[in-house]
Amino acid sequence: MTPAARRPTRDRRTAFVRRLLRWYGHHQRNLPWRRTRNPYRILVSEVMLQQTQVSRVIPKYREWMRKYPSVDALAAASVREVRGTWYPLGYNIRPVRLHRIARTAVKNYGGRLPKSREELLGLEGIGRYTAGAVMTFAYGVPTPILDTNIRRVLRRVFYGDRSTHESVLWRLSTALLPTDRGYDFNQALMDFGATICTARAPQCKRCPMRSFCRAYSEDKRW
DNA sequence: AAGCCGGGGGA
DNA sequence: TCCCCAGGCTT
Repeated sequence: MTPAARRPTRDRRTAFVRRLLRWYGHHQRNLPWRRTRNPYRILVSEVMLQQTQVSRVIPKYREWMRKYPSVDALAAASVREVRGTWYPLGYNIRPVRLHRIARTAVKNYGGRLPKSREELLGLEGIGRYTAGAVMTFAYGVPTPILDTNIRRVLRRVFYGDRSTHESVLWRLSTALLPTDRGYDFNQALMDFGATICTARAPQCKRCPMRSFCRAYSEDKRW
């Protein structure tokens, strides 16, 4: 096992968390779905955001909420109409599954979304990421998540941007998560990946992790 | 672990 | 053109 593949030291992890939360305090993005804890709204935003950029989701999220402001409203609509509203976000199975989830919620959960991670995972269209996001952002239960942004950030900072098994990154995401600030931490990780530790041309000059980032120390081109 | 599922925006 | 994007599901 190479040194870089070892579990990051505690010092490194705590420094990362502290600096990330401080950075987030000043640079967080202002996004519509951060102004609510309504599970339905959170779920819709997370499903829309699956493999889809924030900038494209924002206007569609607003339109969707005007048309389908609640689980009941969505369940009452036809699949055909719902699919039409979705266009052109892509991955068009997503609105169908969302619609099915709404009808299931009305039928089995009294119009509410399930509250446990396991139940959420049982719904088609909700995987490990989305279940964790709903738990953290809607129910306030700190739950680790791993998306494109977080995957890239953790890889670079702790493993020098080399290929890293998913299971390792999930464990790290779990180990880092501060239980008293789960919401901010998970949001911060994604903001950080989307604006500083970007896929192309990362903003290392403005990065608070630069002093201990493995990718930066191993390749100073950035 | 890999392939597939859309569609738009940026370099 | 190619790459990337707040993933999930099936093989």
